[in-house]
Amino acid sequence: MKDQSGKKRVNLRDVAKAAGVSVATVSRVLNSPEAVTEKTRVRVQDVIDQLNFVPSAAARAINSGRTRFVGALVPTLDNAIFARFLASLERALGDRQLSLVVATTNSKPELEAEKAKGLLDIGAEGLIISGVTHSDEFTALIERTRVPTIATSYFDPTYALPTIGYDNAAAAQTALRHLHELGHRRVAVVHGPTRNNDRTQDRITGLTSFGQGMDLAWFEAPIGLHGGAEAARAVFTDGRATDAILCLSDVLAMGVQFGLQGQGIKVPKDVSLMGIDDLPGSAVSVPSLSTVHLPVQRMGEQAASALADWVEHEKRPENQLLEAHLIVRASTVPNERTQ
Amino acid sequence: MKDQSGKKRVNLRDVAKAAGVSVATVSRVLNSPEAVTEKTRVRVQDVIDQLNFVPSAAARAINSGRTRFVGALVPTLDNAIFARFLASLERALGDRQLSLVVATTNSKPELEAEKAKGLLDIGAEGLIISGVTHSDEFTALIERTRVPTIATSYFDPTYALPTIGYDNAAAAQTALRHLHELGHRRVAVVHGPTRNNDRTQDRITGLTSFGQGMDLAWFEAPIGLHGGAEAARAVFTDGRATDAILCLSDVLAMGVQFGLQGQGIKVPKDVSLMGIDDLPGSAVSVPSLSTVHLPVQRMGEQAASALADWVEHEKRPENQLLEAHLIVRASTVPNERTQ
DNA sequence: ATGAAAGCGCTAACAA
DNA sequence: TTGTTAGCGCTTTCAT
Repeated sequence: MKDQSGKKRVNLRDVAKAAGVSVATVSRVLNSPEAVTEKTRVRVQDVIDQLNFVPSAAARAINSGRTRFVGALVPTLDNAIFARFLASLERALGDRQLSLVVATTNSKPELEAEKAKGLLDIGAEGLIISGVTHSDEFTALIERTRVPTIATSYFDPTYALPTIGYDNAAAAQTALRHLHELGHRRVAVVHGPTRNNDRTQDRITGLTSFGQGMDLAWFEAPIGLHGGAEAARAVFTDGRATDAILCLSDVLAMGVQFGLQGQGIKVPKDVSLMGIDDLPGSAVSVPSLSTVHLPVQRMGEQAASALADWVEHEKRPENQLLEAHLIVRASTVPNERTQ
Repeated sequence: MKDQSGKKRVNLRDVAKAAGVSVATVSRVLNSPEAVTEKTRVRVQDVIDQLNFVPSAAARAINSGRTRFVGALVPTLDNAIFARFLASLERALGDRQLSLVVATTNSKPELEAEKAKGLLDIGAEGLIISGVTHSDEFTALIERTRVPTIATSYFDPTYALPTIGYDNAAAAQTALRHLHELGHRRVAVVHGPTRNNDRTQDRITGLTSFGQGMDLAWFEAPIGLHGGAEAARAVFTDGRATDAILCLSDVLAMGVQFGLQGQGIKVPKDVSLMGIDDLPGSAVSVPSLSTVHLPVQRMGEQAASALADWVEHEKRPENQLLEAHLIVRASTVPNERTQ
């Protein structure tokens, strides 16, 4: 005996009827079982199982005002760093019975605003976004709807929304300091597009204000192995001497590594190379990549629990600064000239 | 002015009142504008814009039975091949006004069943899954609920559910044939876990039945650069001669490449290397990776439109075989011994 | 072309 | 503890 084929979905009333109780009682065993006698609770639960009853989320939402899902707006899924963040976020939200709807923005503010509106229209109870630079339209939307929204990958206690992330400028400086300590002075910095990307901008600012007599040259490239490989070529075609290459993301660094290999330039013998992110693959590449670890996994967990609290208990979360730390591997060595 | 701050969301009744019409009329301008006089339609629409009214998705769902979202169950987000698929899927679904809820299963059938149930409970109108091997519980769930479900990354017209994907066995054979034609006979095959992964199993079967006097040795490794690097070590520690290494996924191949570099073994001079997937990075690695292109982007588009049609017009889609094709790059060269 | 009114499946007062 | 009942915001007959 399965359930009635051909007929429509079982509802509360069906269960109530079959169990010989009122709909309210059924609703109770669902939402506050402690308010129901052990005896009836068991009986009703039996019927529920029997009939394979599943409460309609829509009907629930319409009454409780809760849809139990939140949206995440990320620039892309094509960068492993976001994929890792989302995986962790999804897991942590799931623990709190929240679903995750993912939307990608391609780092386009208009697209972000549009997708955010779409998410809100379909009932997202909260939003996770990247960084603090957004279109006016988007900002107005968040302000107007007052939807719980957390900005990630960025830390800025002065921002209008709570931020949970790391200090991008400091992370970049950590990397540069490492190179400085190794005696490198002439550093090529390879970074992704700065337009609409405050994380990258911040890292650049951090580098610029580092001082210490560093001689920096800048190269912008599209994020991805390909972009990195191109950049590697650019670095060594303008004929300038370079002690080290600092990539503002690990994918870029791996791309640069490939680009250098293609030119017969050896890392770390001819040039030191480092990244920022610490992707799983970075430890495996040859040579293994020195980098700055960005705690995206923890960021996912923290953002999930903060957003859940906000959504459920109206508890606006505190800003959270997550520590990024240096990871020294094989791609960076002391500068021989300065030994 | 903006909308009323402090008060709750604007609803149909508010609009009706403000426009001096009935709620039915407002509903009409929303859902069948042609059934309303130009004049009233304009007036109502004005009020809607003015009040910034957005129909409640939940209330809509409760009436129409449509939630306008579907779920995708993927093994992981950590493999770029799935991230690419999802990105394409999300885009294509968005074009059809459908949202995407992503759930990861870690290739665990129990988790898949659990998450699928969760998705259905919250109202998913359709499901995208990977492969055709699933737990009985999952299968029963799909059968019972009759929820439109499409299996991807796999092609099998005999399967109970429509499949949209490629022929994994053939793809693997395409790769092996390429190696064979280059004169390689002793081939080490590096693959991911076969447990609960029919795509991998199929590829292995394809290889096994290839014949042609190929001498195959098998190495299982966890998917990822790290797994590949480990496998590279294993391949050359058992002292057996190897002409080429065939990896059943590109990440594994790149990992192997790193592993070989670590051992001072040169690709393609000492050994040819090839993958399957064709990730964006595969063209950039040094040497660039010969592989078999898997059309995941098109798969995302096709799956999206097929699922949308099924969900909206009850049109069960046909099975679709997408072509995988060989991409020859620098990592494979003729076997010198057999020249 | 428009409106009145009956639900959709559920939750939450309020009563008993 | 349990039941009755009034909505939630919308769609959809059925009248007019």
